[in-house]
Amino acid sequence: MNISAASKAAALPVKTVRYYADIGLVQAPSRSDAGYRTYDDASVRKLVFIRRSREFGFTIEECRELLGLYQDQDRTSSEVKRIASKRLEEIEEKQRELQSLHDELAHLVTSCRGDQRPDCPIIDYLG
Amino acid sequence: MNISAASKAAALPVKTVRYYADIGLVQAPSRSDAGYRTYDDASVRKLVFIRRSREFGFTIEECRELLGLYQDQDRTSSEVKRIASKRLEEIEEKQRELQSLHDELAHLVTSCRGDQRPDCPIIDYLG
DNA sequence: TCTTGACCTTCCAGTTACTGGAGAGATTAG
DNA sequence: CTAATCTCTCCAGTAACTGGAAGGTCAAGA
Repeated sequence: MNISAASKAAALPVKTVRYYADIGLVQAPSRSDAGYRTYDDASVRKLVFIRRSREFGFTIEECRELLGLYQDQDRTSSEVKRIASKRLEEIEEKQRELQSLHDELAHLVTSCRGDQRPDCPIIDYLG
Repeated sequence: MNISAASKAAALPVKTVRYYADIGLVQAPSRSDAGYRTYDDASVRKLVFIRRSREFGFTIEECRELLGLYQDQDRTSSEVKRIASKRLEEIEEKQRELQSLHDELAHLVTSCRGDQRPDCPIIDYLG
C-alpha cells in the first residue's frame, strides 16, 4: 500500500500520516525502491487507533502512551483507565467553562437590541 | 505607568501587553527617555477590554473588531451583536461536540474495570 | 559612590498538531 | 511517449502567546 491508500484506509490526510512517522508516533514505514513509503494492514490499524484517540481529544503524547498500551499484551486496564479518566475530567472542566461562558454571553446577546443605535450592553460589559 | 504597573492593572502578563502592541492590537505606547513603554488609564482600559473579550474566546482578530466598535461612537449595536452571536454559536457547537465525547468516553471509562488485567473496553473501542 | 536587585529592552526560539506549497523524481494510463 | 497523478523532501506558516538570553536603567541602601 502506498501512502495515499493507507491514508484513505485510515481516514487521515497523507500529510498527517507522514507527520506521525516523522515524530515517531508510529514506526517509520518501509520504503519501495523508489523511496515510497509502503504500509501494511497492521500500520493502518495503528493509524486508525491514533485517529480515534485524537478524536477523543487525547494529545499526541497521550496517543503515544495509549498506542503503547494497545500493543502491550501485559498492560493493565488500570493504566488505560487512568489516562481516559484524566481526559474525561478535562472534558468536564471544559464543559463547565463553556457553560458559564455560554450563559453570560447568551444573556448579553439577548439583551442587545441589535439595531442602528450605538448603545450596546455587550460593549458596556466588556469595557 | 511602566509596563508592569499597566500589566497588573489590566491583569495581563507583561509579555502579553507587549505582544498586543507588537501586533498592532493596541496602539504602540509612548516611550520614556530610556525607551521604557509608558501607559495611561485609557490604554489600560483597552487592555482590560481585550482581556475580557479574550476570556469569552473571541480571537485576536475579533478583538480587533470589537475594540474598533468600542472606540467608535457611531457604531451600531447590530454589528456588535453579529460578532457576539457568531461566538455564541461556536460555543454551542463546541458544547454539543463535548457532550457527545463526554457521553461516549464516560461510558467507556465506566465499563472499564481498571484492574491488573489487560482486557479493556477502552482499548477495544479505539483499536 | 558603589553596588545590588528589580525593572526594562530587543530578539530569537519553542509550544501544538498539523497544513500548504515549491521543486523535483516516479509511476501509470492511454 | 507523454500527460496526469503520485510521491518525495524541505521550508514556512498557523494562534496566541511564553521562555529565555544578553544587555541597558533605575532606585535604595551601605
